[in-house]
Amino acid sequence: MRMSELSRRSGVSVTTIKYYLREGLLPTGRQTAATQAEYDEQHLRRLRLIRALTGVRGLSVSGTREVLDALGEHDGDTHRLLGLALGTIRLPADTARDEPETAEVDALVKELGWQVHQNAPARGTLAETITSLRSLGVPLDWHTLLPYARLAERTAALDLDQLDGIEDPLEAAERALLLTVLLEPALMALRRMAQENESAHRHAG
Amino acid sequence: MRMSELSRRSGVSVTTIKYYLREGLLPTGRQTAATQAEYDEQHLRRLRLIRALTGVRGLSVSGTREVLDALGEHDGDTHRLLGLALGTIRLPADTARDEPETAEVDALVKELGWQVHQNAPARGTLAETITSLRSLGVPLDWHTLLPYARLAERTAALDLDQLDGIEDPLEAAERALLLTVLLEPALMALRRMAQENESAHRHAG
DNA sequence: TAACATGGATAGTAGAGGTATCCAATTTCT
DNA sequence: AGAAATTGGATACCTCTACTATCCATGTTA
Repeated sequence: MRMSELSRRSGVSVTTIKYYLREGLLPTGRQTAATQAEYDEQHLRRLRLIRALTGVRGLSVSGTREVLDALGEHDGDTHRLLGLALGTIRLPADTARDEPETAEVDALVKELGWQVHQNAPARGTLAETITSLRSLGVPLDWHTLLPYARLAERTAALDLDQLDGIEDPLEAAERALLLTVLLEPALMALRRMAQENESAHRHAG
Repeated sequence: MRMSELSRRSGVSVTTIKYYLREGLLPTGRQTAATQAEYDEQHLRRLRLIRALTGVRGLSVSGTREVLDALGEHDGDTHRLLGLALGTIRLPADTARDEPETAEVDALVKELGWQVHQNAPARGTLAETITSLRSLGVPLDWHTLLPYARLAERTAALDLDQLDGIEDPLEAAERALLLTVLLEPALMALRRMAQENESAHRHAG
């Protein structure tokens, strides 16, 4: 299909598609002539993925590129994709270095008995959150986070269950990415609703 | 204290503090003369809160203002703050209207037996996530989300436990806000780490 | 009282995420 | 076949956000 058809079927304007091509989010089409190119269903799928990551999840264009690159470089080992490639997704928090609370995070991970890469960005996010909340007077330490971590364990188990039965490793990798990244706003939305409900129940009694 | 001291103690530049004053994120100081004003610990605390919301959580300035306004208007009823004020925090997803999947969300909430306001933005976020994932070929429905929702219930219970024993309602409200909003990146980080760990275990066997 | 600091107002800046325009090559219509 | 429309690529421009810099009249301090 041509770019205009790609635009029509994806709902993304031609100029924006050109922008994504420039930014390396979308691979170039197959050139059929000097000024003509052909796109296929893969491009359409990729475009929908881009819109989901930037729109629903609110990822930046550069963040989206990192995710998509990780998906492309993935070597057939879904475990590595989950552990490393998804680790490249920077949460908004992930700019600070030399967080003083890394010891706290180490203690938590040790207590949980988790195997987590030492350089995982998630560690930094966690450390920074602890620092922030403490500076605001919330007495948070790894003991407080432990029950949350146990629930996260069970959430992760659900996530991986969704990947069972997918035989194509590339498809499994993409599914893993979709579930990990796109489900985040949904899980937080569920938490909000659960808080409202729980709060109503506690105040009713 | 003067603005320069506020700046020094908060680590936020004087010009940025002026910007926050202009944007209505920070209340003005007590005027002591025509060109002189006095700030106190409340201002410092507010400033730290602003930096936590914009920095750690990645909230926009207008989003932060909405949150802070909700905190200010809160009438002593923490339940309402949790249910309504926190509902004003727009997740990045929250722009679309007329989502076709609201019926799906209604079914989920009904099955859970939750009391959730019909206009809660979280409903829209959830609906949009379902729509997005389906358009990408992930067969997601409310049955899939049910176990996630059960875990969200328990997370919410932990959240509300943290508020027990705080007698000052304003402090409880602020604590609720901090835990709900600032813990989000941390919970997602825990999920990432748990996924890595779970994936390692499943592939080892 | 001279030097410096302060608060408020206004204008400017950098980066993100697009959008508009131009152009030559190519396709479609008749 | 030839005119008209479309296409892909390059470049310039635009809008919004979150600051940042400068100016200035008024205060404070040595």
